[in-house]
Order: sequence, then C-alpha cells, then structure tokens
Amino acid sequence: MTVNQIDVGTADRILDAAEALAQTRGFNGFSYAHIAEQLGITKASLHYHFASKGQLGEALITRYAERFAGALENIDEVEEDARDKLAAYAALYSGVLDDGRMCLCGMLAAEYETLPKPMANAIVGFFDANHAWLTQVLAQGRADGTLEFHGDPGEGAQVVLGGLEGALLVARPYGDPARFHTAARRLLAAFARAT
Amino acid sequence: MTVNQIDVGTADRILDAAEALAQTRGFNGFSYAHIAEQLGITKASLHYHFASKGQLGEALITRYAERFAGALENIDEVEEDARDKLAAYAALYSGVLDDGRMCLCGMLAAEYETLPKPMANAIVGFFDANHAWLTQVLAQGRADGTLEFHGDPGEGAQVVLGGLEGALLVARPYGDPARFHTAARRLLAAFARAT
DNA sequence: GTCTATAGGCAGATAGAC
DNA sequence: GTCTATCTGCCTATAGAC
Repeated sequence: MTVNQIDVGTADRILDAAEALAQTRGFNGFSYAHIAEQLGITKASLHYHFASKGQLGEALITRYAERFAGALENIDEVEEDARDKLAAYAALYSGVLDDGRMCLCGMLAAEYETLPKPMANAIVGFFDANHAWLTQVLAQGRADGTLEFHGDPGEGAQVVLGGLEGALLVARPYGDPARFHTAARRLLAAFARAT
Repeated sequence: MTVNQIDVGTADRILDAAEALAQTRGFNGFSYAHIAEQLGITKASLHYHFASKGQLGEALITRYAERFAGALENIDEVEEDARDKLAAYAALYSGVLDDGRMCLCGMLAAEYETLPKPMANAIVGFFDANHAWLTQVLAQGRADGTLEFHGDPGEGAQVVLGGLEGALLVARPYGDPARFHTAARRLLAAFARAT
C-alpha cells in the first residue's frame, strides 16, 4: 500500500524524533514525553519499540554511525582529489548545522560521563571510524601531492576531526552557520597545497 | 581567624562543586542533591545561596569567565612571543582536561538550547572575549614575524578557539590527555613561523 | 501495537522552626 | 544560615486491557 511512499515504520519515526532532540538538546535534555508529543502517541507505546532510554540511545548512535559511514563511502566514490574529499567531509558537518543541530556524537561526547557504557563505547567507535577515514585521506593527498602538511597524517586527522566538531560547538550558540563555514574553510586550507 | 587559610565561604564551595559537576556531567547532568551530598549540607540550604539553578548557572559562568580573563591578562604580562602566548593559552585548556573536565562554556554550548537566556548570553560573551584576545595575539604575531598564516586574524582566532574546544570534546571520551596535546600542538604549529 | 493507569523515584523549589 | 518537612511536577518504566 501507499506505493509511492516509503513506509518508514514507527521505530524509524521514533528514531528520527529522538535524533533531532538529542542533537539539539542533548541526551539528558529530552524525554519520552517530548518524542510522544511529536509523534502523537503515548509514552507507553515508545517503550514497546525501545524498552529503555539507554537502548534507544544505542540505536540512535548505531544508525547515525552507519549513515555516516555510508556518506564517507559515497565521498570516496564521487571525489578524486583529497582536497575535495575534505571539503565534502566538512559539508557533512555543515548539513547538520543547517538544522540547528550539533553532530550527534559530538553532543553525546560532552555528556559522556552520564551515559550508559554501551552508548559511551559506540561514541568512541564513531570517532575511531572518522579518524581512520581522515587519516587515509590525508595520507593519500600528501602522496599524490594535492595536500601539503607537516607531521603524522593521524595527528592531522585529529586536528580536522576536533576542529570541525569544535567549530560546530562554538558556532551553534551564535545561530550563525557562516561562523562554522569560515572556520572550516580556514582549517582545511592549512592542509591544502598552495596553488 | 584561621590565619593561614583562606575562608572561602559556603557560596564559593557551592560554586566549586557545581563547576566540577557541570564540567564533567553537563548542566542537565547534575542536581542540587549532588552538590548537597558533596558539601554535607541540605538542598534547602543551597537555595538560600542560589535561589534557582538558573541563577547558580549564571554565577558559574561569570566566575569562570572572570578567572579566564585574569589568566589571559597574566599571559600577556608573562609571555612576549606570540607563539608562547598561544602555547600558554592551550595549556589553560589542557589544565581542565587533567581533571577529566570539559571547558565549562564548551560544555554549556552543547546544551545551549535548554539553558535560560541569561546563561546563553553569558556563554556567547565568554567566546567573544576569547576570540578577541586570540585575534589580537595572532595579529601581533604576524606583525612581529613570529607567526605566519594566511587570511584574517579573526578567522584564525575562530580556528584556534574551535580547534581547542573540539580537541577537548573528542579527547575526553578516550580518557587520554595525550590525544588533546598532540592535536593542540599540531593545530598551533600551523600558525607558527617555520624556523 | 497502542492504549489507560499507575508505580516509584528524583527534580527544583518553598514554608517555617531553630 | 541551616535545618525538617513538604509540594508539585516530571522522569523512566511496568501492568494489563483492547
């Protein structure tokens, strides 16, 4: 039924709402009541799909990390030049800010100490995956001469990852996406070969 | 009395405890009950000193920002070379991480949307002060030849501020201060004149 | 799968005695 | 200034009917 429309299912709609709330208000900043109101169902129904808030949080990170990994694969397919790959990577961050959101795992990293262990581990896994991808891009770019920078590519990856997460973090209270864009552009320019 | 010992007063002890909690767990991650237990007094007593949690939060940011401003003044007095000023600035961040903390305002920036307006405004004020100081240091450094970088010093200041906040954010879940140090060193190296 | 109803706990906050 | 006692509200979670 509803042929021209994807039936996303209630679980996905719950995840969508929870994701938006977690990215704007933090994991400790929203409740089942917020989600229930947005979806027009009761809190009790939410527990049928996600027994506890911790399990909902785990599902949130898993789905986010998978989607992100898919986006990185896509960049590898579409972009050739390492500079373009980095720009596309930064555009992923820019996209979340357009909705007034923080990166999900950046937000959860702040709340790290209050989260259940499975969530905490998943967050580190997300950062590891990003770091590995960035390290490989930086190494490739230096090898083929499109990038130019000193030191270990792994350390450079830390600078890029932290720099973009931090640029999001600081830009959001200003309500000004341009603040992120300028910082991101300057940050990546430090790795690009002078033309 | 207690000549060789500074009497900090209950209000300060409350602020100390609340600050540590806010920097590790976030503003939505602690309660009056947490503070009361640490100090060995009741929740009701806390309300005598800070009527509401929002007012406590405001006092928290004000004190933090003043202390930070003092530290920046001190750097200006002690350090001559812009590269040393930047290193000393990064050391301020490093110091909070040693206690497993996030920068207070970086943490609060994540929770921005859930905070009372006065707190939100104070956070932006903190970032503005840091940005202004960094801009001036970068401009000075380029003028006297100790620093070398492209573009506007104000944009460079955004990269440094965001980069350090983000490096803290990402390093904390790893429980590894070294992760911050390497990222910070690499970040600042991009601004230092090659020797 | 969704509902009503409710449990049990913790949140921020207040009144009033000492 | 600090206490006991209490209020109201929201939180996560469960039981059981439909």
